[in-house]
Amino acid sequence: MKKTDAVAALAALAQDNRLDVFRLLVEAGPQGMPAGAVATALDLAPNTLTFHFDRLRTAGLVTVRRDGRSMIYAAQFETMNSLLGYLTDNCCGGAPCAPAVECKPARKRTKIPA
Amino acid sequence: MKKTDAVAALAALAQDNRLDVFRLLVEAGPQGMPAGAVATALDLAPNTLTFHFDRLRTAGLVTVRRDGRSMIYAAQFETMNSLLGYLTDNCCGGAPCAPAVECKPARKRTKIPA
DNA sequence: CGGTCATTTCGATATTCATTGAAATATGAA
DNA sequence: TTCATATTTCAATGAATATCGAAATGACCG
Repeated sequence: MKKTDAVAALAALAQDNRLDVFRLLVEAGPQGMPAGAVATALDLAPNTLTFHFDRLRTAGLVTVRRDGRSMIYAAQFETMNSLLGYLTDNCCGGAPCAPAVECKPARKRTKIPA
Repeated sequence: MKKTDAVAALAALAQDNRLDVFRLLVEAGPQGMPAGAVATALDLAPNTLTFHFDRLRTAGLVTVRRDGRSMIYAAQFETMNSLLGYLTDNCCGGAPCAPAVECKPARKRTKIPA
């Protein structure tokens, strides 16, 4: 992971509502959940939520796919794992530290269809 | 870790220079390094660096101790680990994911003396 | 004490960011 | 086509942020 990407991901997560959104999606797992459900769960205005989704998506932390009139957002676990790895990179000069986390959902689904 | 703390830590890391500073300190390990050395290594103005150190310190990501006229900054690994844990918390509903990283430096030194 | 080094504080500035309200787009149903 | 639902776009506003220059503090040395 490049520094630019790490900063983008961190900035995307460094905001109350967005952190809530992301953690909700992490909890929801790879099948994700519709924007409206997130809006309801977190009590956010739909346009505000779109703004935050955009930032998360630009940072590569979530993906979208359309299902009817709903937009289904899902966490992108690979990016999250890369970020965690980046932060602990070469910890303590490389000597005595346990390395990277991994959150690896069992069933995978990386679709971005119409 | 509380949400407030997580946001603070993420915000502290979500900036080019600060991310560099933090990773430099992570690499330096628990004994830390003087502010001046960081300034030299990253080519930052000393006042700018103070600003960034302050944000990292407020977020609990670094500690300071004085050594003569130098200020020695060191990464606070516990906070980093808590943050990593917070991000992966209850991943995928708790089911099939490998849990939290840990960066545990061998020799510990949590001093904040005069 | 006077001088110097290391770091911090202060004030100003330009930029970025989150939120809101109103209007637009897209899908699906009658 | 007309209506309703789901989400996005746009423009405006107030708040927070990073950086800079100049000056101040604190610590050590003669």
